[in-house]
Amino acid sequence: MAPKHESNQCPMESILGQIMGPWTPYILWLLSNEESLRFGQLSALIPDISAKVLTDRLRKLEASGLVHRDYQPTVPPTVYYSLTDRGAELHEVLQGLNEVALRWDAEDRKKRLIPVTEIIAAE
Amino acid sequence: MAPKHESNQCPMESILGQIMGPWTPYILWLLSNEESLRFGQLSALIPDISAKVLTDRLRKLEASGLVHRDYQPTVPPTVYYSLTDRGAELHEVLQGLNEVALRWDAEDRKKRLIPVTEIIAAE
DNA sequence: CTGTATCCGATATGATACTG
DNA sequence: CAGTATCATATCGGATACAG
Repeated sequence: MAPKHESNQCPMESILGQIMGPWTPYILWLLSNEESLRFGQLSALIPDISAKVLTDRLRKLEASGLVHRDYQPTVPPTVYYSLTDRGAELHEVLQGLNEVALRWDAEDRKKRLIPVTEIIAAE
Repeated sequence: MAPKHESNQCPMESILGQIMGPWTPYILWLLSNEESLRFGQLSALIPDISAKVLTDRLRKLEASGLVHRDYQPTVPPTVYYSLTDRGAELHEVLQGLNEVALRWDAEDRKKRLIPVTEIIAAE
């Protein structure tokens, strides 16, 4: 499958292409709080995600080396997901985004404006 | 239009929802280098983007307060786009992502691996 | 010049059912 | 438990034509 666009001299877009899917930053955040999480735990922590999409996200994160998948062929099988070093580093960088998001939100609410984090939802 | 997902306790996803579209980080980067850019200039600097998508991105960035649109009702009209303070701040934060992307890329190439920034393109 | 309107195909997501 | 398969739907991006 070819990407929707290429070669625009913007390396960060490649990274964003990997974290950009819905739920992905949240998955990274959840994994950053635990040594590891099993598929079912992630599924329970993100009630609105379907198994298919959760699988897609995890496979993509695994392919890009951000998440490690530890498959234990027990019966029934148990699978543990954890952040790789890169995954942890990416999560650290994303904290800057989170702080900005929270601060803007607070500013907007103080001014009784629609918070920037809700603008998309309000479209 | 409703968003694809909501309310997952992850503020940064709201921000990412705004910068996540293809081209958007690049647009922010272009605007960060200039006082302002006109629609046609942006269009020329991003040859592969269609007018429709460029308009969509700019409208979204404007709605979220990241970009300022200065419409001059001359004949023909001239429109200048520039970063707001928030847009500039977001761009700063994104530089961290860019640096990580470039470093990982260099590491992967040294090891003769497929660079992480090309994994999506290789799918 | 700076867009808008429209149609269309590609892609992504969601729901459901099913399996090793 | 941890997914996969399938189908239906929704959204997105691209191309073209056109307008104030």
